[in-house]
Amino acid sequence: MQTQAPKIIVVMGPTASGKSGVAIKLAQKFNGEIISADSRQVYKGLDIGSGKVDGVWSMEHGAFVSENVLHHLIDVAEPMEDYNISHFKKDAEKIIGEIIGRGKIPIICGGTNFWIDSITNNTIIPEVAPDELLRSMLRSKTTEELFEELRRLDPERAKNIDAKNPVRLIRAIEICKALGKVPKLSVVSCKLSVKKYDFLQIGIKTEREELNAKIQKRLNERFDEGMIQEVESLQKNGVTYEWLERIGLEYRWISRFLQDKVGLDEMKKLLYFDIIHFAKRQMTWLKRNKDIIWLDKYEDIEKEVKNFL
RNA sequence: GGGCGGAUGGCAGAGCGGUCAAAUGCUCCGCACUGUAAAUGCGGCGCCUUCGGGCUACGGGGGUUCGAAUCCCUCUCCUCCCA
Repeated sequence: MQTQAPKIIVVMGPTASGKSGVAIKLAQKFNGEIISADSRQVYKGLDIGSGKVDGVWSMEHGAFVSENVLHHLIDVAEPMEDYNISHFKKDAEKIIGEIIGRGKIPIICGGTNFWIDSITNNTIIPEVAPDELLRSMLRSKTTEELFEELRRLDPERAKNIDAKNPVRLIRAIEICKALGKVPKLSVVSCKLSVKKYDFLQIGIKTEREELNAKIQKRLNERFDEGMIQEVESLQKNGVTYEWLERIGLEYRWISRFLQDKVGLDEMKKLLYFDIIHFAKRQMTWLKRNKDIIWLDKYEDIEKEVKNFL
């Protein structure tokens, strides 16, 4: 008699597709807890702009509580702090274990698909922490020089890397300096090895036009809720414009506006375009994942989950 | 009514006799993704193509020229200025 692998529900989809709402309903219905997979919602103070659900952080549960549902991995880092996929993977796996231990269903929900995949594919992340000193040294080199250097260090990795992408090249070199070469992504074949978890991957299907309209609507609401003030106060409390610029989208564009680099209307327009492009990039990523079941109606999603459990 | 300046690809906007199917930016379409991933990067964007090219194009019409988005005439529309 084989014991069944614990079941995990994953809710994916582009920004503004309504993931959070679906995840909350599923959690309520099936006794679940949500693990947020959102690289911006991990930061305290990034609330309106990152689209956090309304709720409060509860000491008692050690998690964020919204509509009586526990949300993990929200507000777990200070702005400017380094919280990346490696932290996420470790934290999420620990929390998954805890949720299962409580006899509840883990529901992973978020827009950071790179992070989600690290759980569902059990990606091996090289144990090499960012080396800011090395990075800043490498940044002064041209992309060609970086590529040459990587080719010297690890010809294998150089074969498939995007030779024009400095961020990727620098990271690859960083790994080489620490480990000698970049380890292969995944070695173990899933079919033969015992699967640790059983995933149901749900994608929220949304037509492009409908999604764009939702994005616009949500953006207006966020401005009404005081998103500009949010960024202003973050900055006043010591969060640098440089960091906010890197965080992207609303934080990037509002920072530019606050620095008078762009007018209000222009900023709103360009931000809207950027969000749309972001949604498209998310879809490009999601399209490759053949395990995703794409549904648009909540009732269908609920049915699918019921079946799965 | 008179005068000035304009009219360029989906938009903005360069070009001002050949090297222009036309810079640049945006939109739009597509793609990648090994510790920044809301980040970062790449490709396409008049039509057809056997990938050599071919065709139609810079408001309409006419002209000058070997050659015109670029010069001239004229028509239409627009900005501004004078009445």
